Amino acid sequence: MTITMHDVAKLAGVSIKTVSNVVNDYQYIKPETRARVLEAIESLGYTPNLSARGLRSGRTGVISLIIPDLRNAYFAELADSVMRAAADEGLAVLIQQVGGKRAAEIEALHGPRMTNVDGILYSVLALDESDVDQLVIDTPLVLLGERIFNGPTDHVTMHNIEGARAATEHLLAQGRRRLVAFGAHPGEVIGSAGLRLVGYREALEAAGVEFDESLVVTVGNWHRADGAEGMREFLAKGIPFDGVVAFNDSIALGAMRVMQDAGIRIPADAAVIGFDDIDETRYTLPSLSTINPGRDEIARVAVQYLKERIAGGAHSIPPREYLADFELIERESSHAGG
Amino acid sequence: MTITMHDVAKLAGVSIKTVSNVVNDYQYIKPETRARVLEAIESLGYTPNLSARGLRSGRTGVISLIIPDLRNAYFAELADSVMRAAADEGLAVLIQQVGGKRAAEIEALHGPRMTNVDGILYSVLALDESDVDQLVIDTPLVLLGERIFNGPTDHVTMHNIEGARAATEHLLAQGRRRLVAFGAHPGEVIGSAGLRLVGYREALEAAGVEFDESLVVTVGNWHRADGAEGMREFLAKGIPFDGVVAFNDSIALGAMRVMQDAGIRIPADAAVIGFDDIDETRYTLPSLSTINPGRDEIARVAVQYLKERIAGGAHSIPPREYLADFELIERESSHAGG
DNA sequence: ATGAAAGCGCTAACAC
DNA sequence: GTGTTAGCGCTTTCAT
Repeated sequence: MTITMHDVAKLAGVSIKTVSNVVNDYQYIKPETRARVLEAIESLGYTPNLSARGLRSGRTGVISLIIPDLRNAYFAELADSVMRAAADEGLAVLIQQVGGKRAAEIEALHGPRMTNVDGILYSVLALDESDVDQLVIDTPLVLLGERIFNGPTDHVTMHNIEGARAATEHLLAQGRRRLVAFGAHPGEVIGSAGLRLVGYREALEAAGVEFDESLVVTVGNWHRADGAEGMREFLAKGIPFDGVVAFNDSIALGAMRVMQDAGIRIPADAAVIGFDDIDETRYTLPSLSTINPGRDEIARVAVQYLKERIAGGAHSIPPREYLADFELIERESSHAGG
Repeated sequence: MTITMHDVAKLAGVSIKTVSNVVNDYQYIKPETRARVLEAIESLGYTPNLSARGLRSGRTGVISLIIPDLRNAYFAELADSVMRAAADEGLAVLIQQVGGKRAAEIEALHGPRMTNVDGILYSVLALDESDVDQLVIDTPLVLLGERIFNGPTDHVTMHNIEGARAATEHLLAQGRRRLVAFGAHPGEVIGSAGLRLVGYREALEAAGVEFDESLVVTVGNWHRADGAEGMREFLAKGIPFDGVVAFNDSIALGAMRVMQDAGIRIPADAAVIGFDDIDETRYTLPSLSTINPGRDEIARVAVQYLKERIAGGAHSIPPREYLADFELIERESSHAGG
């Protein structure tokens, strides 16, 4: 029924080992032997059985990408970047959605699926530093995002504080003084929300602008709908403001829509800047200024780190931290004098 | 090093087969035996090796989803729907991006990765009916989308013609008569673009409105940027129009942005309706009317079909066609009298 | 530069 | 109800 190395070996008149050598690009094979084997492979339409290879070698050529949710544009674009980087390294990607639920996030790390992948790229939302121990597993793991620093694994993310600071300074430079910090998570210290709030405060302080607690708006989830709702509630309070530093693009877009409905002109009455540089920010009305977090770089480095761990053993070298460069992208929503 | 069934069997004082029975929920096991085995599994932290299971049983519990590109919101949301449906059936999903390139689309079906998945959900763009033969493979395959009808496999998609017709009729009912068909692919007969153009023409005909070739705008790719460019070129021609039937939401949004820049009020000067009901259409300015293609239903049925094929053999029963219900969603961009 | 043999961890077939 | 045995297709080790 299925064609195995045996069949190829028989047809080519060599041993199964030689076929294996050819398939795995082993160096020292007589060119004519190799040619004969390749011909046999071709004519039989042989493809190696990856389960068998996985069982024998312990490598499947598959890595897992664990994320909250593909409907979130940030993660969809991250997944795209990761899959491209992985494809360049000959790795396939198995995506697991865990929906931002802590139990699911942790469970995904310990299920049987782990025996089927060579390594894990882990970008989740609900974890915190008390869960560090959960990250110590036999499968190589690279952590993405802001939940844990100095953990037991490699960690690749962006310069959050500096990015938020740059975004805030960008609005301050236009003379704006009442800037909403939009998307805060109360009590959070080292998640994206926590770090970005730090950057926001640093920028205010450096500019001599007093921090005003009433301008910090909590937005629990970071989908568009949550941004819309958060802004609706904030506007209802009637607190004056002239700019919004949103902690991601999706909530910025949701908020912009609500602001516009309320007759607020962007950027004339209030400038807006987001975070993530998702595709659609170029085409909204107005287009959205944002911080490009260096997603491609993050994906490339993370896959690279993971590959090294897979080759060398999960705990062969001490954990590394990598912070990708960010870039401020100025568009219409924060156009000076707009 | 790794813990196997043997270890569990030894600890529980049973044979390896009994462990296997417990792991696979075999019915006839003495409750106390099962309990003893489960305890041993727990205390050793045993997880089954999926590569071994895959090799032995021929099933991996993984299905492949082959799509053009996750950056396209439609496919990201489709992937999300598919992963949820698959998770409900205990299946993991390996996503392969093929970028809308025909060679890559075909190759993905014949590579070694196929030996590692139980089945394939296949939603691609460049294939056409001349490629039908490529779909005849041993791995169960369910086709999504509009490229091939009555092919050799199960096929799940939406009512394209009827959906486009409903969208067009919606604008005609407001008295609009100069409707742009936006996103056409010249020469295409049975792709999404071809079918939606048929629906558009049917609606015109039924309303007694003459078809005007100059209102059919070609947009090759269906990303936001392509919609923006297509509309820019169309506006340059100065052809009058009072409505746009866009063949997907992304190009509708790109086009809307360009129209607004040109001073066209939506919907007052021109109404716009899209296709796909991607999340962001609720939050744009104006919000975008659209056709909901029934993505969740498509995903659910497709996974169901695939499961049946996996259980029963790829070619056990004749190929099936399933067309999901669509729904017209009226939002601001086509608000009557707007 | 190539071959022979062992066995990765599991499930299927059959025995008891 | 549970145990025994064989072997899925491959890579690894060792030999030549």
